[in-house]
Amino acid sequence: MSLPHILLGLLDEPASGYDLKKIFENALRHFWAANLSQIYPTLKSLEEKGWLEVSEAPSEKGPSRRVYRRTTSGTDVLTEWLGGGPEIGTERLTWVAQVFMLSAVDEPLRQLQFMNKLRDAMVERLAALESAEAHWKSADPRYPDNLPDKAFYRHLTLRLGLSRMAGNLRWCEECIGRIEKRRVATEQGN
Amino acid sequence: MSLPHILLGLLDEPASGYDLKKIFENALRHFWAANLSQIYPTLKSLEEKGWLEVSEAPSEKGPSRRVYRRTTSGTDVLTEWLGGGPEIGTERLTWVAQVFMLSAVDEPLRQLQFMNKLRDAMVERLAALESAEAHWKSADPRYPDNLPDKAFYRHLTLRLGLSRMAGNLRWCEECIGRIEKRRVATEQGN
DNA sequence: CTGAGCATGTAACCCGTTACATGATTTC
DNA sequence: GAAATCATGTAACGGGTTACATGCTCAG
Repeated sequence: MSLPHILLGLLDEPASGYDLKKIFENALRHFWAANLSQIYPTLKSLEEKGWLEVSEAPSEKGPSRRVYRRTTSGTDVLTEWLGGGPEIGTERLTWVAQVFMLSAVDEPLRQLQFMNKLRDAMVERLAALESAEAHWKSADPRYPDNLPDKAFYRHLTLRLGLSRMAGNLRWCEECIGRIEKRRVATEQGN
Repeated sequence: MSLPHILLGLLDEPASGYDLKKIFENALRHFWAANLSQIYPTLKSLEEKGWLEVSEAPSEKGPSRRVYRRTTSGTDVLTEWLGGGPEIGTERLTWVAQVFMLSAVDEPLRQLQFMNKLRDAMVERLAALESAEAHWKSADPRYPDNLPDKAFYRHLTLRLGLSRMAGNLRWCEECIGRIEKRRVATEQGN
C-alpha cells in the first residue's frame, strides 16, 4: 500500500536494502512487515523515479552493498504524503477476524485453546517491546522528552505498541474468563 | 491474505455478495475492509472448490441475487484454519508508520496538525463503536454473557475495538501534549 | 566442513484497489 | 428527473508472499 513511502521515510540516512530489512525487524515489527524480495524491487523503482540515489560500496562479507540515499525530490514526495494526513481505515487484523467467527469451532475447549494461544503470543510481543523500551531508557539520558526529533517520534510508536499489546493482553484474559464461565454454565445446564 | 476464510466464516447463514459487503461495513469495519469487486470473484472461486453452493433468488429491485451457503467441506476448511491458531505478525498499520517518520516534516506545527487529525479520526471511530455497543446492549436482554455463541464472539471483537480505539485516543492526546511541550521548549531555546 | 550471517536479486503466483459497465426501483 | 439503493460483475494495475538462485566469510 505504501511501502515506497515507508522506505523513503526510513532513508533519512543512507542504507542498503539489507539494512532496511533489519530496521523493519527491530523497530517496525509490531506494526509493519516487509520481505527483502519486496524491498529490493521497490528500491529500484524509487531510484528510477529519481527519489533515491544509489552508490555501490564494497562489503566485508558477501556481495557489494547498494547504498541508497534520498534525493530532495524524494523528500518532497515524503512530506507531501505526510501532509495528506493519516491513512486510516484499511487495517486487516486477521486474528480479530478469527475471533469474530470463532463460534464455527463447536467445542468450547478448542475455542479456549485458540484464545490461550493468542494470549501467549501477546505476552511474548509485549515482553519484546518492554525490553526494547528498557534498553532505550537506560541508553539515552535525554529519554524520553528531550530526544532528538527522529528518536522522539520512533519512541512514540513504541509507546503505542506497548499500550496496544497490554490492552490486547488484558482483553484476552477477560475473554478467557468469560468463555470459561459460559462453559461451566452450559455444562451445569446439561 | 485470508478473505476466502473470512467469507466462509461469515457464511454461517446464507448470504449474497452484496449482503456480505454490508456485514463488512457494519460489523467488521474496525478490523477488516473488503470491496465488492474482490468479494464477487472470491465467492465464485470458493464455489468452484466446492466450499460454497449457490442458488439464484429473485430480488425486489435490481438483478437476481446469488445466494451462497457453506457446504460441509467448506465448514471443514474453516475449522481447520481456526484450529491452526491465531494468525499474527502481519499487521500493516499505515498511520503508525507515518508517525514513525513524522520527523521528516520539519515544522512542529505541521506535526501537531497531523496528530490532531489522527485524534479526530479516533474520536469518530470510537463514537461509532460506542453507539453500536449501546444499541446491542439495549436490544438483547441476554447481553453480554448469555448471548448465543455467534453473537458472543462478535461482541468480544466489538469490545476489543472499543478498548483499542480508546487506547489510541489516549495515546494521541498524550502525544499532542508532549509535542506541544517540546515545541514551547525549543522556542524558548531560540 | 557445516551453518549462520552478509548481500544481492528474479519469477510465479495470489491478494487488493480503482475504474469501468449495466440496469431496475424507489424516494425526493 | 435526479439521486440513492439494490445487485451483478470485469479489466487493468499494483502490492505482497513464497520459492528459487547465487556466492562469500567467519565461527565452531
